[in-house]
Amino acid sequence: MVQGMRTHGAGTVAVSDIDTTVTVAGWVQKRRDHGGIAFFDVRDASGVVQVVADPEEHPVVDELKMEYCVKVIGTVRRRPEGTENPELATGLVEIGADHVEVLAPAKTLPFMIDDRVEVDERVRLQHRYLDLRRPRMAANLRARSRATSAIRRTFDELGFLEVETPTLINSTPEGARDMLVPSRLRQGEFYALPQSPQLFKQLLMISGVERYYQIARCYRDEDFRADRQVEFTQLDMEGAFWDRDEVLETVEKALAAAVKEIRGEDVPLPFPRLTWHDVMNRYGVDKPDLRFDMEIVDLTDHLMETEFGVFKTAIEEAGTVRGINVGAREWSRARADEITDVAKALGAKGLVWMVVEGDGSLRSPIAKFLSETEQDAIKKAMSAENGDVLLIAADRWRTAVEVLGGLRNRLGRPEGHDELAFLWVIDFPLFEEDDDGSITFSHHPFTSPVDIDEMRQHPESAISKAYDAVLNGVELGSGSIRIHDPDVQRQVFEILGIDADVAQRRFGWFLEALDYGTPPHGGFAFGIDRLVMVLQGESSIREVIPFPKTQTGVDPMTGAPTWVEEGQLAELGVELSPLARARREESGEETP
RNA sequence: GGGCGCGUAGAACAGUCUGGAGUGUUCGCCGGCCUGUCAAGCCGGAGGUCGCGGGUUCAAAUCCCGUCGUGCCCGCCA
Repeated sequence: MVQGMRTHGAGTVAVSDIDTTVTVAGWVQKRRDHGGIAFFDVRDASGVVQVVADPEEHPVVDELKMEYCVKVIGTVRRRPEGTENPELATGLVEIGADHVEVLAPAKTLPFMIDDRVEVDERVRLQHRYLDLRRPRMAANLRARSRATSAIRRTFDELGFLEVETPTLINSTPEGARDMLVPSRLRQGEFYALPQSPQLFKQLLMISGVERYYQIARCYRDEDFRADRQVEFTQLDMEGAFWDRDEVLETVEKALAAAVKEIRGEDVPLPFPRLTWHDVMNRYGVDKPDLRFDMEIVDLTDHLMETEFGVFKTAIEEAGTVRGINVGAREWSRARADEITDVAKALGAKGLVWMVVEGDGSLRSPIAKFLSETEQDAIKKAMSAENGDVLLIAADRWRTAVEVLGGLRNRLGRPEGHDELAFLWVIDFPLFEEDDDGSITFSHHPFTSPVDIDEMRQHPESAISKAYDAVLNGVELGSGSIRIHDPDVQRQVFEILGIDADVAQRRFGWFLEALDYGTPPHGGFAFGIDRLVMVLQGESSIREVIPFPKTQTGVDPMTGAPTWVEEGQLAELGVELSPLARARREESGEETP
């Protein structure tokens, strides 16, 4: 650390400095004035140290308030016996002040710089520069920086080239909504901000780069969530002449390096690999949280002969009956109704619940419709013990597992992120069906199928070479082996119903590039924000983004987005709609 | 676009269900006291458009409607 006007970082003053004169500078965390003696804590980026002063000798101490920026010259000494503070890294020593100088006073704070105080997030964001002084936020910033540097180091050591790709590109309306930027020089035309460097990194493979990575800002203009902002940061990578396993192993190294750097833990490698079908069957989501079991059990085989109408119908309609054992827990009629409502919100028509009673019998509104044999089979299949609550859904396969997967997450998920459970989900379907029955890609349209003939004959069940990385139930990112054969690429567009003209217009430039000796290639991208969020035990990426936006896309500090002058709009060839003009007038902004 | 929650002093809250004077707590702020504290302590004080608008009522922080802000979620997010 370059100290500048200081000799020491506040948090680095140590027993070895006793009897030496030091200069520290930072912020007054707290003043404790006892009349004849006063203490104040000086905090800088390195930590905190206590300063002791006689207020008569140093009347300036009387002025010090929270978050004043100060410089202190003084002598380091051992704290008197019994007054050491084990909570503080510098708690064995203190600085006896020789000189105290206010570098800059601070107004009364909008909130206290203290991790123990929960402050409304809007107020925090309005004064983010103060919020970032809080130890937790400062730690998050540091962790993020260390994670990215560990990741960079990993890729550098593996011989990857860091290449920057443009952020003003053309819009491709598939997938997420693009963030658009109007062109002044070509009025009426728009750039888009990249949703990812996808096609550029593939072009870099065609360019002979072979090993590429980038820490890239990406933009998707969709609604916000705790784990989604319009702009976010991804580690983006791609390699030529390799297959899936090389990609996964490389990404694992980078993720493990970030974990090691932030938490000092060794992540066992390789990560478990589960197929998409497997995770859907067992956990009902494509990003399962493997920190807990509560697996979905298939009960269909045990109920083939059942007389219970709901189960019978589901099975007859080629559906399935599945259940989860959520363990022993409080179960009341009200609780059952609540959970049933959750299940319905997840798409279920209903939910069957059963509680295992002390005598081994099943308490359930539908118990009387099930034979002894069926009840026993259910208990056995679900390893049900005394007091356990069993939840059962009967529906088409996808709905049944997704409902139970949603309930599993809601009922079983541990708080915090003390333990880490990484996994790979592999063998995703190549396509999926939209609500309107049309077929769409499940990853992106440049993903390679595992088998081209299979893709042509049974597109609905074709497997792709796409894979996701999941950590504690959070989707960190995804990747795939790409299509490097222009014919295959054209066939995929065809299956997707994008006709040749359209494909040519949108992606012609890319399809042409594929025609010049494209090496087999594939890669991955994972969200730095989400990774650091989990590693820091946060539940929102806003806690690891220095200046995030609220759910409505607003930065409460700068006020962005804002109205711009009519002249700026005119230069861009942009006019506000009547609705937008009305909003602008309502906001009190002048409209010429 | 939709569902649910929240909005009371600079901050965090209680009060709202069951209407009755802006009633209270902690922190911060201001003044005073205090020589070993570290979420210091003690005494005193200031500080309020109960988000905003409308309605019901003799009376609204409280009930109703609308609206804005904010959070979580659904849709959306290849």
